[in-house]
Amino acid sequence: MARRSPGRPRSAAAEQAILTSTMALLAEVGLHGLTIGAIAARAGVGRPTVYRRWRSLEALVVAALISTVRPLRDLDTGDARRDLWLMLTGLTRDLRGRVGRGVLGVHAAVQAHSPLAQALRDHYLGPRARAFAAVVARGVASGQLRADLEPHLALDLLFGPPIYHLLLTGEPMGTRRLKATFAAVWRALAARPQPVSSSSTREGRRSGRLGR
Amino acid sequence: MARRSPGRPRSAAAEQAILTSTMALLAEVGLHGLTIGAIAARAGVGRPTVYRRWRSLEALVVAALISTVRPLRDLDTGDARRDLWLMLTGLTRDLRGRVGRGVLGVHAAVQAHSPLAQALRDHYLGPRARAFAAVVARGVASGQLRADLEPHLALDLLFGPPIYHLLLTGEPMGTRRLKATFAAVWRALAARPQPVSSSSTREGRRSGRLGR
Amino acid sequence: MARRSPGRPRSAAAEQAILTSTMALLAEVGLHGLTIGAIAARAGVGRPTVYRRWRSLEALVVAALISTVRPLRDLDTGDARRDLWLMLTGLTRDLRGRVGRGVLGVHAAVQAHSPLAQALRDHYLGPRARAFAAVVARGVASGQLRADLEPHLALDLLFGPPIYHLLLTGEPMGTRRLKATFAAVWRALAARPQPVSSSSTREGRRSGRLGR
Amino acid sequence: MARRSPGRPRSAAAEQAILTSTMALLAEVGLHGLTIGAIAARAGVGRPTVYRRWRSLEALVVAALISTVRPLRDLDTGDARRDLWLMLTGLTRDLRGRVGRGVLGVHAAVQAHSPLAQALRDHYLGPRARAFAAVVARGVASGQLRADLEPHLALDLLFGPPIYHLLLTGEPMGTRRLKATFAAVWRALAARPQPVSSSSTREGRRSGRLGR
DNA sequence: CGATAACCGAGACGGTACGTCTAGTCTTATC
DNA sequence: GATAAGACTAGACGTACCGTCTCGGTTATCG
Repeated sequence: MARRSPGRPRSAAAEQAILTSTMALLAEVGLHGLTIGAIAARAGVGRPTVYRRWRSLEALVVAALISTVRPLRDLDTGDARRDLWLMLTGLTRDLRGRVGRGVLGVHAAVQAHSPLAQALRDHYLGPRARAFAAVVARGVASGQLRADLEPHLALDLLFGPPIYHLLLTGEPMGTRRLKATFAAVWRALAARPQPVSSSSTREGRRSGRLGR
Repeated sequence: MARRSPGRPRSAAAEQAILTSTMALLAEVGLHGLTIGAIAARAGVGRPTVYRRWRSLEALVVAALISTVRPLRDLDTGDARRDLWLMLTGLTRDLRGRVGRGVLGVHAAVQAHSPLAQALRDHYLGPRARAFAAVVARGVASGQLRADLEPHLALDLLFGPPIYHLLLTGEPMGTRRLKATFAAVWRALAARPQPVSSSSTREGRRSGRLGR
Repeated sequence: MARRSPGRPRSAAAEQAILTSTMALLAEVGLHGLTIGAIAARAGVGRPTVYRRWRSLEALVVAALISTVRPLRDLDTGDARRDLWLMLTGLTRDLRGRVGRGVLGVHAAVQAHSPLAQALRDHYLGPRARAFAAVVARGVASGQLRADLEPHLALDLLFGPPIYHLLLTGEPMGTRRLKATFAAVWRALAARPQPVSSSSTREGRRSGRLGR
Repeated sequence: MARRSPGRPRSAAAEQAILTSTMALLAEVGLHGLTIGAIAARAGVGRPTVYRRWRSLEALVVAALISTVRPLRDLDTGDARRDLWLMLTGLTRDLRGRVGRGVLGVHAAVQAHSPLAQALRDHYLGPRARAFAAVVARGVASGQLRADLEPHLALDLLFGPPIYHLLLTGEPMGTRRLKATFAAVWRALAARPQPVSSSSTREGRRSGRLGR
């Protein structure tokens, strides 16, 4: 059975305060301006208390990001096209916040540090990828998506363009352009030769309803 | 008439040496490990000589990247599919080098600094985008690409997936997967099997209007 | 009750090492060549550890000088003339060393900084002045020195000439000239009516032999 | 005959402006805060123009001091005691000004640099010492001063105490104390055996008359 | 009168030291 | 044994000056 280790147990309150102040400061000053001293001070905690839990600033930021993951509900509307559109808008909504911007930087900065990148993939991206895979699997099963479509390819195609756009322009993709991009991606993912007329009608209707 | 500014002119040799040693160190130690002192030392230059030219490390790195831009020849094989494939493999080849990895980090780190991001877009990405736009215009004109295809949308679709993959996995996309991705993207970009004649007229008009 | 301040206490060893290396470097390179970086390096200490204790190089040098004060023993030979001569030779011996030269520079450099000058007076010069005052008091009591002689006047008269000489020539006063100066000063300090013959003989002999 | 060297001659105006701004800045910011850049800027002159004339800041300061020497008139009142008193008060008056304070620092800072110290002695102190020697010689000749009195010894005795006092306290000696010091020094310098009673009366009278 | 030479201002050059900041570790007394 | 506090070594930061150099241009003497 798991025995309690001796001595004073680590304060859960301190841990939470550190993570919270990390995210707050990440939003305020950006990844570049983050310092462990400032994080500890805002959390009302000594610096060594931070180091005791995370080896480096990067590790702390990764942990803080992971701690903010929301489940990314897979809504299962019964329509693969609609499901994918919802995931895409969910992604862009996340990227719009101040924290969201930082996430990209963390990805880029963390590249070399394999364990951290691994943790980020496992706990931050993994769940999203799994939810995404479920959507794709349902779409393939229902015949809406191409039979040979692999989930990771669909993921790259759907999320790649808006992320690339953000990276280059510094701004999240606007709604109009997002719709155009999605329409094009859908052509690459959808099972073949749907009747042209009905397809175009549905697109117009849907995108009109789904825009924010 | 344009007069020379008074005083000793800045040394072009020093400038070049700084840019060169910046790129060399970026490849060796990565963006995170870059130090203005180390750059200056390797360039055989005093630290103030660096600060005199660039306000910050970020600005210097952006300038160094810009100084390495190669024209990105547009080969014009006469086949739009082949042209696009060549651009895609060119991108991944660039990303494979040690410097290429750093570029992504620079993009992410620089996001907030608008002037730097602007410079990076204008001088590093801009030329590539222009070459890309030319390829797309030719493809549209020849009827191989969809008549309503806009160059920036094609750019996001083609380059977004491999970049996204690199960002997530830390590794450039493998050849096999790159081919699969390209095949899917092509489905989104290619003109349908319509009769060539009618479509080409419309397309020619469009691409003329959309080019920048 | 006096409570200890929290946190790690300052290292007494580091403090001592800094003071020691300050005096060593003062002797080696002079006041002008002193560098906080060099002091810290020789003390095996980080630069901030120096700044944490002293606000400036001047403050550090003053502290280092103070830390080297030796009690300046008042020997009390029973003869006021002999006591004063011993103090004078003690002063010149101190000034002869490499450090001694620096002291003058510190005095001059520190003039404007009242707190530092005050500290120097209180802890470096003060003790010497007190010992000096005791000698004068005994001499007055025994009738060897003028009844109305004030200690600070005696101090200026005795130490002023050799210091002035050092300041002007850069060299401590030679023994021969020191003796002549002392003989003259003694005339100004001694109680009058010594038997003219013996006193004048001794003085005459001395000053005659010692004059240059 | 001495030929004029070819090329554009050095600007006398620039030289004078540099010396003037040196003295002004010495008074404003002190020796420690002096920089060649600031001196050149205030003189409206390029930095190399300063270096062309003086090898170092110290050399410049010495030159600037020398350029301000006033002849130090020897008034020759016919009374040696009065002459000496006038020289003493002349010294203290000089030391009272802001520049005067700096002079001491220059002496101390310059110690090691023999050529500069030599120049300072030759051109700044030398003339004063010569005037002083003349006073002493007259006093000896008239029998007021001791027959065996050497000028340099008299100089040390007269100027040493107030200089020493300034060095220690940072303030010039006050009038009352200056009088007491002078009275004592006079005892050391004056020819001997005046009747005690009359001598003391004279001293009292004199010092009363001589006070400022 | 044109050539030559040393000066002039401005300002960049390679360096060095400054004083501050942050990293990551260590040492207290307290809980 | 974890805690808050705060010191520790190490080293990068961006700035200020140093003393030298390189510009374009000016002002003198000399041929």
